[in-house]
Amino acid sequence: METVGTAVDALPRPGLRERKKQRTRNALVRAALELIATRGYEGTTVDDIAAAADVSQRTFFRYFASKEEVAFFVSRLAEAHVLEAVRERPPGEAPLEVLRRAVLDSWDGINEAVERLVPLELHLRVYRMIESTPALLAAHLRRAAELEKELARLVAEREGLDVDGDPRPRILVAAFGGVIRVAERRWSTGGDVSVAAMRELLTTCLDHVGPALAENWRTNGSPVRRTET
Amino acid sequence: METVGTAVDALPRPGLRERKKQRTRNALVRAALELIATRGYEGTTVDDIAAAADVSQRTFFRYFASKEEVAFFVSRLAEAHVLEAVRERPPGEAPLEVLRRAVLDSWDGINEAVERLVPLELHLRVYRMIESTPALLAAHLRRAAELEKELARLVAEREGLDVDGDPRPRILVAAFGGVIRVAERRWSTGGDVSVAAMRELLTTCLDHVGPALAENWRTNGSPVRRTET
DNA sequence: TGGCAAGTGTCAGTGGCTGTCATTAGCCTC
DNA sequence: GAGGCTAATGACAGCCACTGACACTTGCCA
Repeated sequence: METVGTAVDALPRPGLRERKKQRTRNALVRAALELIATRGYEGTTVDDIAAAADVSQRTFFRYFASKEEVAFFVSRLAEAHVLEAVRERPPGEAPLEVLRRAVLDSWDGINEAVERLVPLELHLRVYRMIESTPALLAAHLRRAAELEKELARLVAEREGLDVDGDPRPRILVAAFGGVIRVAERRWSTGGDVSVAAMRELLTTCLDHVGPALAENWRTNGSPVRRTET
Repeated sequence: METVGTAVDALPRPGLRERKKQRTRNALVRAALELIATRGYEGTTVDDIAAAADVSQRTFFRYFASKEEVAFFVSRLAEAHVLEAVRERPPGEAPLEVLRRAVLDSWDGINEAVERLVPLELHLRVYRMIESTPALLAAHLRRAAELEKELARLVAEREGLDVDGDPRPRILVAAFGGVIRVAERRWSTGGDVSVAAMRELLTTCLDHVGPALAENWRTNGSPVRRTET
């Protein structure tokens, strides 16, 4: 078998078998997200999902290692985009700027890719479930931790540091990750769920990473609009 | 002093029933940690733990909501100590200093409390399992996230900020949490597992939180160790 | 001492997940 | 285009985490 999960080069025609698999996978994802969004994670059994996609439960587990995994299908897509964007940043750029630009620049592409799979509004509903379901939240954080680990590795590599010897890359990435999570949370709980709103949130929050570590906040002017370090 | 689990006034003496419960809970914890440390988390069934503690499986679940929970019994102890230490920091102290001092000052007390329950060496072995078992790692991160949420709340309160309106407390705490996790990881993988070594690690890592967010690391003299890959 | 409630064991059942095996269905060769 | 190969699937049995229900034991206290 040449390409396993994600499409790489579509030059050799997929073939019927491959297309069928893709269709089954998509059906499972869509069925799962729809069910989870409406009935909740715990309220949705794997049998439900399999039945909705018209396959056996056993087949579901041949496509996804766990019920969790299918819930994070969209998130995984986004992560892949961000990682790639980071890898393509020009050398010499400051670490925080690299992360910031990578996220902001890949944002539109991410949403496009997601929309091609499921309605963005559905993803939002699922995301709210993730945040409010302990088991999913835990998995989400573990995924985030893995992503941060890789980001720290990349940052350290760019800066010529040893990621295991110097704590600064990890700390920087941890702070960055905290910002992302704050933004995500606001997006999912806020009223405006548009893509533009999320971009706006991201930008605003990212602008605070630097100043947040400065001390004596109280002597600052406005809490949100602080300029320069 | 003698109440280990739930810290309330122990003035009215425990009573036989209560003491029996305490003994059962401790037996379960000890059996669980011992088994998990030796056979791994997935390699240990709840029936094993219950049998080792000489109770039924059903009784295990009356003491712990899940198999996970018993694995984090010690961690929960530590978290409670840190939170209390933070609450007792004098007002006016800078946020980062509050967190730093809270951790370092409560460190000895934590280890004393842990040692009263299980050998510290056993806890270390369990901690290594937590870090290397995906399911446990996820739970660990979720717990850490909850702790950070509370810490951010406390920091915001101290500084007179709105934790939902101002991202800085969360970002600061996220960076701090990142440091703690780096230190934990080094402690559990390093050679020196002593309490003093962990304190040393914590101190060193915490000293880097501030500088880590400064840019152009390359022009800095390196705070830890300059390595070339 | 007898009644009460807390603590426990047993049993049955649900749901996530896996191994096994027989069957179906693309694919490829001749 | 028939037949063999193998990937994909379904059906079934089984393990384990976890839960509800009910009966039984036991500390507690009037």
